[in-house]
Amino acid sequence: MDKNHTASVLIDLSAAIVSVRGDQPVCLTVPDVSEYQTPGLPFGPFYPDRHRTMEIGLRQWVIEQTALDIGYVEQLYTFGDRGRRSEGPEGADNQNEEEHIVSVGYLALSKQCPQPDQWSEWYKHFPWEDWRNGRPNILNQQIIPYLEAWSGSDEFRRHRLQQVFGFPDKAWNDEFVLDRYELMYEAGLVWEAYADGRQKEKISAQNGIAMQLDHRRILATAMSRLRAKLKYRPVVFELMPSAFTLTQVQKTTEAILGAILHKQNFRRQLAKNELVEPTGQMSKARGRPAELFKFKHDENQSTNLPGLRIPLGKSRNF
Amino acid sequence: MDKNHTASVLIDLSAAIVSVRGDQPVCLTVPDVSEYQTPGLPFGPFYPDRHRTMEIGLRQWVIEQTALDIGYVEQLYTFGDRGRRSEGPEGADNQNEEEHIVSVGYLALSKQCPQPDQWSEWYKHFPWEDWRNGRPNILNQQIIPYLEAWSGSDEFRRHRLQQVFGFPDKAWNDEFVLDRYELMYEAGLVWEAYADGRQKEKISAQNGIAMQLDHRRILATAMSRLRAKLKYRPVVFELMPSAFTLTQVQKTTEAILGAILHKQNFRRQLAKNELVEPTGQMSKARGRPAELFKFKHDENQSTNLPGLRIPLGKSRNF
DNA sequence: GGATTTATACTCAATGTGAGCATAATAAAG
DNA sequence: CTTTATTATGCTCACATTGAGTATAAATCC
Repeated sequence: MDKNHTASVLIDLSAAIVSVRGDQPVCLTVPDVSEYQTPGLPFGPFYPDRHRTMEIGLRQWVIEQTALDIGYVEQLYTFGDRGRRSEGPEGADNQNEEEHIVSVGYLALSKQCPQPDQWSEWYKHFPWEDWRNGRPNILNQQIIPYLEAWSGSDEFRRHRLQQVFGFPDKAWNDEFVLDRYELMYEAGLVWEAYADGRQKEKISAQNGIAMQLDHRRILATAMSRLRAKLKYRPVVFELMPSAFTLTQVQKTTEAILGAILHKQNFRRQLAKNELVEPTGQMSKARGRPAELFKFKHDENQSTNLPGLRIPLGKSRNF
Repeated sequence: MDKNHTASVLIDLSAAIVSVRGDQPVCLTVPDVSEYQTPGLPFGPFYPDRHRTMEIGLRQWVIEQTALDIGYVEQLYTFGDRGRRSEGPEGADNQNEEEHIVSVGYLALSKQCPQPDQWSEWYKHFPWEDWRNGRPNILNQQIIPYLEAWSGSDEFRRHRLQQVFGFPDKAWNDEFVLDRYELMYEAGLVWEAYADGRQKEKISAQNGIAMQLDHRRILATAMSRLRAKLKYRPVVFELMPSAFTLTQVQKTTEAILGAILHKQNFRRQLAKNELVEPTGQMSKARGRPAELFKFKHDENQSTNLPGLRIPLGKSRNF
């Protein structure tokens, strides 16, 4: 059947497997293979014969290939336009018979991250997203000037610039990671735009480390989703060990949000929502020892729990 | 290649195309074909050769087949386990060569809904989700007693019952449409569970009108997503005509949420967020005439706008 | 022992929210 | 033409939440 032939595709499951190492959110990557030395997200094919659902299929190859214990898994988005890669200037189309691929992106959270060299820090790929030490320099020094030139007098472009980058007079919104990346892609400000043939010349500035195919876009989607979810579901605890101090929870939250939070108010929220309970033990470190807590609903699904409202503060406009 | 053969699938794009008729949210359905007379959602294949992205493909066949103007489109979820249908007791497997289908669900919003017979009211499929006239009788008379018996002394089941149905002593959460449907499915309380072979006997009670395959699940996903989105993005206006009264906005919101809102507080939110602006004209109906408004950001994307916080009230526990 | 570091308790003003009363402007009823 | 029903809109007020800070406690480092 001709119809069936043109409609048949392969399914790739790509995963942004996220963990936190120290005070840096990290993401599992696979070694670079192309001439451009860009890392990529782990992915594997979905075999509908073997696995009843895609999530089962995903968990299967993650266990097989990484031996990781991923608890929380969430589907992000399905991209049907990965064909981009064949439009790029990098050479001939290598796929036989123009086999199409649909990629389903997943977000997974892992408490541990062994083998440090395989985990890549979020903010090396997105340096403009980490505001913990104030407004990142790269914004004023590179990104914003370029984007302003790009938008020119185009009313729509200027409006988007204001919406997603908060330039010139709106607040920065930490959830717009994907929107910002896509705007930069459109403006030819990231390497992937060059690889996909959207712009002819390789950009001079290094706006974060690029990734293979649309993997940086998937990571951006994961970051957006995780930052948003953190605010209404207690997913942080999927990244915490079984016992932790309240400061550790806060540091992990801050790492993901890329922003500093008010300590006392953060703890007030944790207390009000009754998400943690004391273990009785104390941590030993520098300074006054902190009480060790554990997540109250560890046995249950963390889905549909009250969630932790994050005290974001008012003056987020630097 | 054997590997490629088992991994190759067909992509179906299924759409929950939602509109509001009077005070009822409705959803475009296609006539029933099976012996069970169950309606289904419109769907069509995705041809990766023809359409660059899946959203383009979706818009294409919606335009071709329904001549509808859908503005807002959002991807919901990708289901790889539609194969359920072949497990059912309804007879032999009809698909030649066991061709697998992955279905990508979409939510679309339409301002108009012509041809009334093709649009099906949400709450005929989900009668327990409409709380505008108080707690629906079907809950206490059928669903809850059955679910309580089903959970028995199983701690996990009782916990889920409390979480998603608020029984016995938690508040009803209007966003848990999908969770409630899935719980009822698992408990064998909806017709689809019978069709899929999860339970042997056809259920006696009619817990809402069933749909084909997993379409009611997709509709539940759409309802959950829309109810949630309404609270932080101004998507209601995708369902409103170009000029409207504030009461019309409220009635539409209430229809989707399945709950009654406090009038004055609802308007306070609209005013504060500056989402509407007066047209100068007045509506003529019974009672005092209301001012006609229009959406302030009609030309722009309604994505990433401040959004309208909905005054939900406190005593939502009947 | 004093400086440093971290934890935790408590306060307070500003804002947001739920709930309600009061009043205005129209059409329909008598 | 007055009353009544109906819808729209203005306003208040108590209460909860939040942002931002001060004060104090308990440990380590030197």
